[in-house]
Amino acid sequence: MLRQVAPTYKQASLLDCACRHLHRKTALQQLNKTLEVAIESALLAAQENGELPPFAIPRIPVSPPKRSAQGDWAYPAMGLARLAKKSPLEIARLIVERLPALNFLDKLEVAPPGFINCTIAEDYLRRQIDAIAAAGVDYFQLELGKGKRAQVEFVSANPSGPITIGHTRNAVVGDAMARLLEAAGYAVQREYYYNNAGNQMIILGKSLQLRYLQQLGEDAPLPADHYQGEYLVEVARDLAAEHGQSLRGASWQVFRDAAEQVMFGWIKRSLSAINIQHDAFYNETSLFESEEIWSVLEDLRANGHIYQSTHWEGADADEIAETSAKGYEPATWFRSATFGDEKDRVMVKSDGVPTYTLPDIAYHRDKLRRGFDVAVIVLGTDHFSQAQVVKCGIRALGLDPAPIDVIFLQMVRAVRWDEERGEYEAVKQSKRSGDFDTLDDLVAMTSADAVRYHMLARSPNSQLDFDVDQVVKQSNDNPVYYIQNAYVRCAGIFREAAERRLCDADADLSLLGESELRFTRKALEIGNCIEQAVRNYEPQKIAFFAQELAGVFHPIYDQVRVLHSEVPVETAKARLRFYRAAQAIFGYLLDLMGMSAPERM
RNA sequence: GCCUCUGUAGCUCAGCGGACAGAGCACCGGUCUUCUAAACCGAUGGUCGCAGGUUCGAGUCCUGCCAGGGGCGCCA
Repeated sequence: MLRQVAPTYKQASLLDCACRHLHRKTALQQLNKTLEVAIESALLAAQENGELPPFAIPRIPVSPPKRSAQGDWAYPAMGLARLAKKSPLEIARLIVERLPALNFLDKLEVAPPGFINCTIAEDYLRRQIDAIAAAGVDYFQLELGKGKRAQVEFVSANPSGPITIGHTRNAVVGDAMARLLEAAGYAVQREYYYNNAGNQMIILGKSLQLRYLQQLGEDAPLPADHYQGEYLVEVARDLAAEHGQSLRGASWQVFRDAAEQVMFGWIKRSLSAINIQHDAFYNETSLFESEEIWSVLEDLRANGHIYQSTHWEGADADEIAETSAKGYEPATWFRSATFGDEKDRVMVKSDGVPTYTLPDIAYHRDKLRRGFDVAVIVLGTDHFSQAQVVKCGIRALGLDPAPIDVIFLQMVRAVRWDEERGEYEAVKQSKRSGDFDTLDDLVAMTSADAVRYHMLARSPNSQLDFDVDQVVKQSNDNPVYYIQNAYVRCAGIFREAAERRLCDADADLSLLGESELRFTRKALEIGNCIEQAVRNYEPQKIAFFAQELAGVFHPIYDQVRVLHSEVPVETAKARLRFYRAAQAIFGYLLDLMGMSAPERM
């Protein structure tokens, strides 16, 4: 009976697993997981012995207690009381008795109402300082996504103008997500998808054409629905300078293609200024050229999800009246409501031109066919409905959309303090009205590092007011510099140490104090932080973590001196080894956020 | 109307169902003859929007309200 619930081979495999973790030397260990596995096997052993009744053991994570005096992790045995029909304290004691030996643990304490408080062995921490100092960033490599392929599709702005502040947040979050996936062991592709087949690009081409004609002195007024931005005047001026009058009779397609080319040059340059590069650019037009969109439509039709009508099948009398008032001929509809959408959607308009949804579905089918284990898409919440429709389309094609996950970003605005009105005022960012802040503007006013940090350090589903003036004005109290300064301070120590010919070659780490070990404890949480960021799509976690770790570092730097007349040489060597590890850690964190790690500030 | 996000210190925000709810800024008081003070130390500051519910235990999960933002095209 007992064996059915707790077969011994399971216990053995759990212990094997724990041992494998213990024997890894240079890769980042997630000690909490090893501990959880060990606790589970202790419970199984207690069940085996009849000290506990058989029951399926729930996964209860260990977590760091709020008070550090209570140890590094706490396991609340209260959660087992009902299942085990014993008091939490009693269960906790049983676990501690049966727990396999773990080399990273120092002491275990049972505390009411039923916590097991676990403390890391100081020796273990010292060994990690050595390992980090020796291995550098390799120490932190996780194997969560080993052998798996991930794609992050982000920015994906249509090439109709410069990168705006909204795209910037998308870019920063997407790139950080890609870096975190890489840190977790995935092979990552960064992709940029853009719609260049639709109406917006036609209008862009025509807008540029008119601006060009204006350059030639013609009276060519820009209709209200055209792109009003000054930037097209610049492009037109360049065209006129390069081609003179020769494009006077050229078609709007020529101008559209020219505009696309110029805009992409700008976009890539702007992104690369904040350390972002895509591996692949995928455009909507290619789906027309390959006839993929028609193949998708036929497959949907074959599955019985397509029909011709002037209105959708579930429309009520009001909706029918509304559509008939527009006088449409029949269009081609996708029965998306069958798959949970609130209404059916048009795939091919009555004029025979596909909506953007059809290529969008074709694009995602192609993405799935490319076989990624994870395909993350970063989108603004204004695409929420659209993403649902695409998922309906994927299911209607008989495919599983599971690998696709979307990070939805809430709105970001650039704001400035309005002195006269005494309140914040949004800087407008509509491309067609021509009044907006661009990524280039943001970088020029602050810095690439400041833009990256501030865009990252907020939950994707929170709105973000990017206070332009404050990021500049308060730069001295900025988390950006606070974190970078931790790295800079380490670099300063090594510059000076080299000068004085001090080296940490035969450092004795037993000379390190409590605060250096406290820093190391905190630093070892990086693995959990990355895992959580990857699993839950919360790239902002790494930004908060970096700031917290810098907050542990700076007081230590203040107290724990290396190159001071009163510090004995042996102690100085040990501390130097510690700062070597600390520098590697901050270098790694800054790189995860795509920020620079300056040697001086 | 439907969908969605947000509400925690004066401000900006952290907070994995666990023990006395945290940080930065602002304000107040200290610290540079020692690796750059973009730093450090100390003090003040809370009906976790409201009301129920689940639980041994809720800022955290569920329901309903209240307040604010965003989205709901044969546009892309």
